[in-house]
Amino acid sequence: MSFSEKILNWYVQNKRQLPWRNTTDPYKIWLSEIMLQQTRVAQGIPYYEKFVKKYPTVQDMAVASEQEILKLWQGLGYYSRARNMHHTARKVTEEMDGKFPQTYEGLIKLKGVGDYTASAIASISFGQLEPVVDGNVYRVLARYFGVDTPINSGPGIKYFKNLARELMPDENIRDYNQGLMEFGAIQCAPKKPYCLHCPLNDSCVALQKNLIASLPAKLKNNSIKKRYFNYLVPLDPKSNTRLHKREGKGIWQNLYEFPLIESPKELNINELKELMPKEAPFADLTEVIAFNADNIVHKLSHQHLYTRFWICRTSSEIADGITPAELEDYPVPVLIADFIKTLKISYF
DNA sequence: AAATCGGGGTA
DNA sequence: TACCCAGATTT
Repeated sequence: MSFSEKILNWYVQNKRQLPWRNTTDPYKIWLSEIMLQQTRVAQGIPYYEKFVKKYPTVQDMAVASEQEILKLWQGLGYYSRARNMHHTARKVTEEMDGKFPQTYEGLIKLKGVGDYTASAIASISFGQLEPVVDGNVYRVLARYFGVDTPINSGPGIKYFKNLARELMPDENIRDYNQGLMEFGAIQCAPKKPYCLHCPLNDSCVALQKNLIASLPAKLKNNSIKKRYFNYLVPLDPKSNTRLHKREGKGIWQNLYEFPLIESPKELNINELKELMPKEAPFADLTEVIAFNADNIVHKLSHQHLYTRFWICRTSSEIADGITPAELEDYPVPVLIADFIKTLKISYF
């Protein structure tokens, strides 16, 4: 039995029932693929359900505001995905008659759609013979064929894509591609794969050479930067406050947060007061107190955010302030959402 | 080619 | 703690 036949047989026996498995609607396949980029299926499912319900078609997504999209995306991370997705929804609706391109070449031109996603939509939605190579596929192929070329190197990316193309069957590409990824996720798992009853265990190079734990090979970059965030949380007599939109480059673009002072090191209250703006809403402070005694460490992939929230009470009303209820309307990072939750329990 | 972009699950 | 997740984009 060929490699692809074994994968297809395994898939028939082991496939999960997932919400995007019973459609070939390119909008829904596209939506699911964008959401699942660097994201576990289990984490993506509730978001997929929310989005399909609120935006049943690409036109529905196109007419929504970016802020609305980001709010629904809140907590899923990698927010550029949401911004690019929204941009593409408008592009498809306004310039492509609401129809997604039906080929890899057309799909990959869309913002937020790279090699993997273009291949996935082309094959799963349109049945085009294109191989998908995601993290799961890298792992399965590296182990089964005993390839130690780093999967995140230029040569590795090219090698595994070519290998995947040679292996794919000339029919059932929809099930084969999804089956190969599913096989990697469930059977050939990163840690403790189930080699004992694996349909490929009679011919897996990594298993024979005891290389399961060391494959796939990956070049790693270990630079984690520390940053110190001081959030100033203005609170007027009505418990109104203020949020700012994060602009420019960097994390959390177009999400909202409290006024922020970033410093090269941790600040005590006196150092903080020196740096605080004197204009509204901080013109007439009655009290500044640290909400959290110890830093909250919010960990992202490449940076750790040492964060303190400072409650800044003012005697006069904040102009254009945000009420506690209105705080819920803004897309915010999880760090801010968690703080707001605690603030509401202890202050409002 | 290397860095950046989130948040959560798993051992 | 370290690694990984149905990767893409920017530098």
